[in-house]
Amino acid sequence: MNIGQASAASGVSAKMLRYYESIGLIPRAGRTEAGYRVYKDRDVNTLRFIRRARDLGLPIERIRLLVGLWRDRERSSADVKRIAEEHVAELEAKILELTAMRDTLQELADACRGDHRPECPILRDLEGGGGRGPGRRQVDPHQCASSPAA
Amino acid sequence: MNIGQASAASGVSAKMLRYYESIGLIPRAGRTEAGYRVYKDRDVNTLRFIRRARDLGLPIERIRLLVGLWRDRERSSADVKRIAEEHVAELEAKILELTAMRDTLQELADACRGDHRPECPILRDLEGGGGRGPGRRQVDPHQCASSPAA
DNA sequence: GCTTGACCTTCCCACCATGGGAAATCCCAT
DNA sequence: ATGGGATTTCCCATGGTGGGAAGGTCAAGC
Repeated sequence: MNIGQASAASGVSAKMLRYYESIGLIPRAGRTEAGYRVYKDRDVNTLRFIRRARDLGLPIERIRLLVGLWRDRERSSADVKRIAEEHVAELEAKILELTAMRDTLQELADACRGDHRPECPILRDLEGGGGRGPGRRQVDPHQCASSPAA
Repeated sequence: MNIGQASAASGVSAKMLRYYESIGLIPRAGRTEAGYRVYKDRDVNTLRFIRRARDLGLPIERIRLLVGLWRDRERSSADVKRIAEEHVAELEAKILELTAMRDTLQELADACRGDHRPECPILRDLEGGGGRGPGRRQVDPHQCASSPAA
């Protein structure tokens, strides 16, 4: 199997196959006389494993550990579980961060009329911000056009 | 005000100040005879605006648009709102993506005993995966150590 | 005035994972 | 033999940030 076939069979792009090899995530593939990489079914299994792990958002370094454990018949599932849970915690943190951003921005957008006039709570908040959530900052509602000080 | 003071006053690192200038997000700062950048209060206002926008996860290019609108007294709030909503949609998409990853991985971790033995549903899933959610793949529970084909 | 330390300048490198593209070579089918 | 597709290596870009080197500048203390 050459790189194109291994790519199609594993769902990992040829570009990434070369990259993974270059960083040592996968061993150096065998070569034909002409220098073409040669893959075996076994390699494709590994690549599929890697691709699924990437689909779960796992960073390369963690995948490196998982592949090592996968190959290790003496592993303890506790090690695998720990890696998974670390990643769950990071995903969770990221989710909370993004959710907070989304909520704040959604509230601001909801408060914005979205018409032809310039008055805009979103800009007012970015300009003056400090607090959080609705009422993140008290602003005189009659204050006009929220533009930078000239 | 030199770059260090502007940085402290705005919450934007000196490094980023230079970067924002280099990409034209902020205009080229004035210079002293020795070449030191000089900032005014007005510049700090802009920088604070930018930092708050970054805190909401807005990418530079969108911030560029927002700063333009902020300065434009003829703007319509609809333009601002549209930009905000686009970003909310992107945040939402990312949140859903990460949440799906987290849920899948959490389920797998929950199913893993996490003991000294090698048997591990997480590795089994990565190895064999295909479906989604619990029972993403039917695997004989008596199957043993889920290791790569040798 | 001179030293010292804190600050500033520009420039390059690194991250992380991925894609794009160029130039050269190779394989296979016609 | 020729042409088109696949492959090779190498460099560049992304986005936003930090690190650090090499050198110039400023201000305070002596």
